[in-house]
Amino acid sequence: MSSFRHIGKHPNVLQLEACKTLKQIKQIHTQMLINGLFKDPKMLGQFVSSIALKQPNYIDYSIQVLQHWKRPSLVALNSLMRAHCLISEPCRSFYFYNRIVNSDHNLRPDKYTFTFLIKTCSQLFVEKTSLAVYGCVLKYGFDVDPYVRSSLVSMFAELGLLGFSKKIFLEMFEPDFVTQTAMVSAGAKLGDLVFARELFDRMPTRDLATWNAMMAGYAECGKAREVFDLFRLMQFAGVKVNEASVVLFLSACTQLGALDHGRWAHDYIEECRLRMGVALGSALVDMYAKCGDVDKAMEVFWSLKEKNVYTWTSAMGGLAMNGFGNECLELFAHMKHEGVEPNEVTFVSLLKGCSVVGLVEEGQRYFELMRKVYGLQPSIEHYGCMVDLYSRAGRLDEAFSFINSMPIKPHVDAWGALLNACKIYKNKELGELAFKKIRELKGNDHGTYLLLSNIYAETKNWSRVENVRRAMNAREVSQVTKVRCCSVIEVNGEVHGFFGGDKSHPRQAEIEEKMAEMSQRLKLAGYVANNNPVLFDIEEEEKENTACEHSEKVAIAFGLISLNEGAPIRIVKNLRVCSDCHVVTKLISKMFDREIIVRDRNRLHHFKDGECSCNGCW
DNA sequence: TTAGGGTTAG
Repeated sequence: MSSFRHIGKHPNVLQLEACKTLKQIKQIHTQMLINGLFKDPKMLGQFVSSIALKQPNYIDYSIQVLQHWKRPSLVALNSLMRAHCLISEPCRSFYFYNRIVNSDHNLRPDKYTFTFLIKTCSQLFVEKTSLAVYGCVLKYGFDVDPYVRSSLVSMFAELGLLGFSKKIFLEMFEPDFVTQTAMVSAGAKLGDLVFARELFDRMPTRDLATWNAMMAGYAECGKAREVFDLFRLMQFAGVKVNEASVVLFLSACTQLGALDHGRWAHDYIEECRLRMGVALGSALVDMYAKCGDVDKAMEVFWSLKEKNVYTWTSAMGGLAMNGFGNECLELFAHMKHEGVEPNEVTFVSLLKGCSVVGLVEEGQRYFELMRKVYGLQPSIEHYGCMVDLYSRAGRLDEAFSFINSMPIKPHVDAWGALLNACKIYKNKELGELAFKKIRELKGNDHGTYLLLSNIYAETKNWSRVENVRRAMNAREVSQVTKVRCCSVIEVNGEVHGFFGGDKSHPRQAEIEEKMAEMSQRLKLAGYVANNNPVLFDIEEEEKENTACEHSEKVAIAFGLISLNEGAPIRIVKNLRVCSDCHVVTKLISKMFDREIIVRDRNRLHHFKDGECSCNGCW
């Protein structure tokens, strides 16, 4: 008998945990009833918590069982709260919390109750309730429990309340490494990377989750190089990486357009036989697509055994970014056929797909579909896509009336899309209006002034160009909001960044020599640099050195001198490609017989044989 | 018999 107690769980409970179907669970339940096991009230608690823990998808059955039980135990109710967090139905866990606090048999919430209740609040993203729960924690005195504190640190991080997380953490006497990891994650994700890194460096014990938390913070804040460094350090420290680490490594590759690093990660996944789950698969598809290798992205996509809405949306977004709008729409049809439910993000990708190939009517249809058929409320992002759709297609009046009919206040990007289109389609009146609206929303933004100036220049309205220029100088616009242009290129597994006007690269002399050759050959080909001093572009005011100054041109020159003959040049740029660079890159692709792939803020441009895949509309 | 930290798409 004593040995039986040591085994812990009753054999029927063990059987219960191994069940695959509801039918099997019911059979075991019946057997337990026949065996009279439920005469012991603890056994009913064990039944409920076992299902909650091991079979959360069949939680409703254990709730049915619970209904016949007048006095459920605290453990059973706690377990049910946990189960509902597990199956992402956190709302229902409040019901069990209420049963505990309003019970007629003197139940009192314990530290377990609060960890589950805190988890519930994290999932529901409810600030007021979370603060109320924190109040209850203090009232019941569970703020001394390390598990409860640890959960609170995470909950406040989830809500974006870093101050609360820090306060709770710093008040702890000796936080253990799990709580420290939660704090590293909170600090890093909410932008306090210095605090997070200091804590990370000071930690006497770290495990895989700690490393991943720090890397996730860097990835979230766009610090891709730091992700690479940490990944290397991690391997150097002998920590075995897992799927999450590689997902983060891949997201860094995607940010930088570092295809070689990404390919290495792909080989590494296969070598280490990491499980290709939905997160890893989606990250891989996203990486290949955003690095400009759509064929490989789709090859990986179709080879994946597990796909979810993230995977499909990544592939659709990748196709759209690379200009394959029709293929994006086809993939959406395929996804529906597979029974995968689209979400808001899927529709962003879909509308972008319509936009890149000018499918205005289809876009309108999908925009309606998302509301009427899928019950999804369009966000500012979808409205922005619609404005972009009309604008790119040259239907500026429709874009304008669409903005005016929006039920939510149009944001800067919506007006920005219209302003950009006004430049392409040389519409001065609407351009002025869009400019005015952007100024109201954003203040004196450098790029916006440049676009307006360009619209005047395109319509040969030189006096107005001068006015804009004067206004810019008077208001010191360029000093405040000018974003420094940067282009990144990966060569032999090393990532090189070039800033506009920066001449600090160790191979600067060779780069300049190649750029001189580029200029020479461009001239011979009949290209005249766009030296019009009044025509600005998005990144530089000074046009004298247009053909040489912009960062992507420097990156292209570097690519030409350092990559193998015939290897494609892949560049990622933080701003949009200006029209002059676009012309130059087309010519270079032909003259040097090189495929050049440039990812700008908006999309990918595949330059080959003097043509670009965007067909001049971006 | 129930606890806390780390992963993907805009």
